[in-house]
Amino acid sequence: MAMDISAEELAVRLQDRGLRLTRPRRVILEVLRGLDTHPTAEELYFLVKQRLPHISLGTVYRTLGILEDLGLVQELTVEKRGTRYNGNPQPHYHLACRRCGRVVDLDLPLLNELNAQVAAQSGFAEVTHRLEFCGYCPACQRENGSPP
Amino acid sequence: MAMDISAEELAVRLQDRGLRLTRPRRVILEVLRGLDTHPTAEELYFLVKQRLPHISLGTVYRTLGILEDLGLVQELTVEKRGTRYNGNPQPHYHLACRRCGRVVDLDLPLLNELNAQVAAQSGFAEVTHRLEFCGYCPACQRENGSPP
DNA sequence: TTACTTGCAAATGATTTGCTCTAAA
DNA sequence: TTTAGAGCAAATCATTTGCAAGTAA
Repeated sequence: MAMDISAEELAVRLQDRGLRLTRPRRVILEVLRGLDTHPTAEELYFLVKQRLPHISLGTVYRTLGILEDLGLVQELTVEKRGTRYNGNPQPHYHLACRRCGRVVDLDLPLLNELNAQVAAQSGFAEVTHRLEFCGYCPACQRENGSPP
Repeated sequence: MAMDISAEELAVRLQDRGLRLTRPRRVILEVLRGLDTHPTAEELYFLVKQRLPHISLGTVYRTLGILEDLGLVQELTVEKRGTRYNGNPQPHYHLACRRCGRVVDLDLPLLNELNAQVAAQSGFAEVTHRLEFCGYCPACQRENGSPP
């Protein structure tokens, strides 16, 4: 199943860098992969805590940093509202609600040809991009006025 | 000249909201408009300080927040490296260096048709987007290894 | 056994806020 | 004058880091 593949992937990629597969690392990735939301480090911390009651927030931050380096999770910076983490490793774009901060994944073709275009016109190398949409989600369009 | 237009714009827009046109507000906008870089609040603070030695960092932050509300400057969040401010009020995309953090404006057609497409498929309203590129700038491609 | 990791707490860095005095209108 | 705004410093918030104890390999 998907979860096993993740754990295997994780073990291999950690070993490649001389890092160990520990319980917190495995559980953090599993929990994040099991979500279709995009939690902050703190939100994820509380979720993981249900399985590992002694986990610390520092470990969550450290682990997320490693998982990002390994390409297993993506960070996304939803304007001002802090960093959120995405367990979906396929590249895709996001749509965030300006009012409540909720983030959803979008199904949109990737604009990868732009990277080469930008590299050519700027002289920058290894160009990638991030495309983020924001608007007001259906719920917030109704509840306009009341707090998030 | 352009600077006068900005000051006029500023006065009008502030008055519309019952806000006053003060020396710090005028100077902060002038300095930012006069740059083709994208300074952090602190960098801008030091620049403004050359003209207004008693200015405080808090005032710079407060003023930038107001100018953003007024649509006179844009905030941009270059992943992790903090918020930068852009005095160029025309919508455009950015390219940042992963290593030194430098940001340049790009001359690329706007992808505004995507907003409607995303709104239609998601039910979100007033959809806008932000497209940011990153890569390694020419200088950092050479100096690879040494600190930024 | 031998590092790498963790949990904890303290440190950091960016941004915000409270308060008193100053200065637009 | 009157009241919004500035300057200053303390507070806040997210994230990082140092260190002693725990645990993969």
